[in-house]
Amino acid sequence: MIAAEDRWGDCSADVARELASRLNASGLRPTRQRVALGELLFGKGDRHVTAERLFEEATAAQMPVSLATVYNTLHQFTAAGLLREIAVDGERVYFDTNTSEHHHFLLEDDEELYDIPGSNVAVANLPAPPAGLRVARVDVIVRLRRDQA
Amino acid sequence: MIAAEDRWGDCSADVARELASRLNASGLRPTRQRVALGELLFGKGDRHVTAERLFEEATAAQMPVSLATVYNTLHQFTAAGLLREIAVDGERVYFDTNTSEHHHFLLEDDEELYDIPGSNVAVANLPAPPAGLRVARVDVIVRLRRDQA
DNA sequence: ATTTGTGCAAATCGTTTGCATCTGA
DNA sequence: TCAGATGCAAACGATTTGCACAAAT
Repeated sequence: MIAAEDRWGDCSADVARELASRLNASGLRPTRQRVALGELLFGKGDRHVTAERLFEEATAAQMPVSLATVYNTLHQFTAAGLLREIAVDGERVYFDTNTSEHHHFLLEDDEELYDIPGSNVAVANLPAPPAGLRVARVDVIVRLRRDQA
Repeated sequence: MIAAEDRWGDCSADVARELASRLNASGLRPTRQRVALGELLFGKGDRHVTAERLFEEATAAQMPVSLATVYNTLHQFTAAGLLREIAVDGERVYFDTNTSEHHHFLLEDDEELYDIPGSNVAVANLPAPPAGLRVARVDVIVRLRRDQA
């Protein structure tokens, strides 16, 4: 169900190569900042980042990028199918490096998102959409709270 | 599954009475603006409103309320269990007058929310939450797009 | 009389945009 | 070369906040 070939490995050379070809395919030049951000995003497994956090990471990693470019890049990557956008609350938007069909745990206390493991979660008894409409996507967010005990 | 007695009827006298008692129960004074907003919200079946839209409605209906009060009221009602908050995209927050367990269709084209009818929609194969955490709520949003045909 | 709520306008926060400057093919 | 990218700072839209005034109990 989850396409393994759709993810990024751990080898950063592979990451860079794959990224460059994906960017080219979308008509996006593999510029310094796009490649740098791509490495942060895809360099170490699945991630859920906000623009602000990615910006901090880039800055900390001596990759000078402007916040505007981080936003641009995240949106361009999303349009290119490299990222998936997730709105969890009215505040911030998360970008998920795992673009395959899957759902999320939201840790309400620290506003952190996690993929739901063993991704065979399914939505049952979904009525057919009204005429003229098709299902674009189904988002399931399981909100978790600390056990008060 | 859906508790019918948990909703508001059509009779505005009942609505007002019920609202007043619910407000009292939450330690909220039934002020002019809270009652007025409550009537708009609960007067005609289940609704999904944004603060901005409710503000416009109140203004149009000759109920002078400030936007700040609309926000305050929506949050207080939510805390009192009269409303449920739904974040659908990173932009706006919707408040749902139906507080029972149910899920939503999101019409992406016009950013409108609808309850999924025949609400026996269920999420299957959900793994147990990590230790120390409990499921606070499960949100399912089915994104619908116009059929391109 | 005291407490609680309201309204306004200014402040905040995440995000976007305009525009001059740079850069990669 | 020159379309396309970047960076900065100003603009934005939704939401919140501070504080003086008004209304409920």
